[in-house]
Amino acid sequence: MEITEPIESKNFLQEIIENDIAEGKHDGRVLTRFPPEPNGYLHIGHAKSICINFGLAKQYNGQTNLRFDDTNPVTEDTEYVESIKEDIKWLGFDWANEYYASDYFDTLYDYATQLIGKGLAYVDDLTAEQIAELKGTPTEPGKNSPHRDRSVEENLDLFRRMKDGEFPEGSKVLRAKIDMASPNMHMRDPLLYRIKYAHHHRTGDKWCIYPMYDFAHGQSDSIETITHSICTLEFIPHRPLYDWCIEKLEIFPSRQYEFARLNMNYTVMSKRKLLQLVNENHVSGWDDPRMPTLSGMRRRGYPPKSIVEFCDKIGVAKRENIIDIGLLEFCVREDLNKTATRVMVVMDPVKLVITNYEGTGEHLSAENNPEDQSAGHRNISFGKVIYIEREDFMLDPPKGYFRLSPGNKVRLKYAYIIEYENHITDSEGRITEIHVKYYPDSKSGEDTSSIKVKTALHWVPESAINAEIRLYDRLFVVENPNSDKDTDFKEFINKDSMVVNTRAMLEPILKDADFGKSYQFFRLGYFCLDKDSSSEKLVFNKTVGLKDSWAKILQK
RNA sequence: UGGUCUAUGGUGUAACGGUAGCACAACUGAUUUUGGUUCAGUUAGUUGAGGUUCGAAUCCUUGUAGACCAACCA
Repeated sequence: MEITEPIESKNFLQEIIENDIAEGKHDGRVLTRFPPEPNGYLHIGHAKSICINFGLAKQYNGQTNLRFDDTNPVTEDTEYVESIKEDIKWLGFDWANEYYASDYFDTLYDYATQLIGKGLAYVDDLTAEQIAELKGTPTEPGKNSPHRDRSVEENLDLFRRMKDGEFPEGSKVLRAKIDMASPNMHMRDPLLYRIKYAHHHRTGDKWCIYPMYDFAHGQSDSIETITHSICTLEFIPHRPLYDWCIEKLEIFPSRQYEFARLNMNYTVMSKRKLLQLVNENHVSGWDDPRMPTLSGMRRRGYPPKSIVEFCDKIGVAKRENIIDIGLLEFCVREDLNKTATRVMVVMDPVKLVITNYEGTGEHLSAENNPEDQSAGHRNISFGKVIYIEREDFMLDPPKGYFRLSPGNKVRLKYAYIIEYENHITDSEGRITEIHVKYYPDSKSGEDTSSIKVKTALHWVPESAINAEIRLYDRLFVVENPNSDKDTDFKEFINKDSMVVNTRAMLEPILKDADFGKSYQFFRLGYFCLDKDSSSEKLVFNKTVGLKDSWAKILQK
């Protein structure tokens, strides 16, 4: 018999790197970087970038720097620096060096003067509006600024005085002298430096001029001798400028490569929009469990491994994509199924009385995880009165209903087989008690009754405890909240994205639930303890539900 | 409409001139003390039109569609 090895397919970045290594480029060295701007929290899209940058380096015996792209002091803050570092570590990655673009401000200033010296940059006095006007449009060439041909000496002097704070904010900029007629808008004398009298989170008030992205990012890559600078597709038009700066400055030739960013349905991914959700209180914060942020997913109970697995499954390519959020949920379930401790919780309890049960103090042994025998067993107290899920009993069930109904016996998980006898209703006809008889010889593990049942129901004993359970659904009701240009994305927010259940009854052992641990509420889904819990009140988050094929049958 | 990038099942992603494969989703069935898990199987795809070639998802020509580019943002 022939055994065929599964073929490991490579993505285009792996091919590029393998070619570079084969050609002996940079002596086969691989150094990548993850360059977040500290102006927001990391989301699942950043996780893709993190996995690519750190993953590639790991795969090819290289390293990855963490570099904060902090060139705009107005929007940046150390709060974000801390959260970003925490999230990367949580995903399981370690950076070789922690750098900041602001570490290079002196070098960058020097680079700028070099460019001026070569006649390749000039100080422009035009206003932002005038510059925009002369820039032309994608279909029309731009026009030269009247200040374009200042002498090297004058430019050097003006630029130094910009640095020294002699000019008001917005009055002057430094621009590269390239080509105002270029079909690439980014090559039409791009801005290199602007004046900002703003306090920087690292350099304080040392500087009043700050480099633009295009004059900081590539140069930072070069200073660190990054070999593969991997970014998203929208930076493709910046690449000629990236290369231009390296060429004119004659510095280390880092190379930029672009991949398609992650998009996911039923959510938004732009930092600006996420910030709006937070600031306008549509969610409780950056770590709201409904947010696509890593801190939100952590709080929701998504294991970091499942996020890394997800990033691996979605692949890397240059084509626009919208990933089904169901794939992420699949990865979460796949991990949690193997690791989560099983417990019983009844979300919508109804009293069940076992009329022929006369035992007292009986304890039943329950398996903690059928997927992992080493997880062991625990005891649950059983009695004449217990609670089951209201939807697990029907007087007049539809075809295909396996659960308790007149004439349809079921097993109580870890306990006995029961059979319906009677029920009690209140004045509105709502069932308040279900009376059943049980088969003493059907005890779980020692069943000699030879009764066949179709399913086992979860239940809780009378000693069950109370908690608040937060059930989450997708944050938006449409697949792409950005699709309609005339409608604000917030119009599509799912009003029922969080539903709070306070009447649930939980197996008593959950009063000792641990933070950071996942539980499978039997037949319901995966849950975890929320940070809002206190000694008086437990709060659980629903991470994700179990696949529910009965719900699917009912839909038909 | 100037430039750039991209088009493979419902969604992603492979196949580098030689059998269109994998994952998720969907659907069957088996197993099951979770209508979960697991297992077996099914459905379903190369953007249109030409061309080169014994042979094209792949190369060429030409359409079409989508994305990105005119912040003193990154």
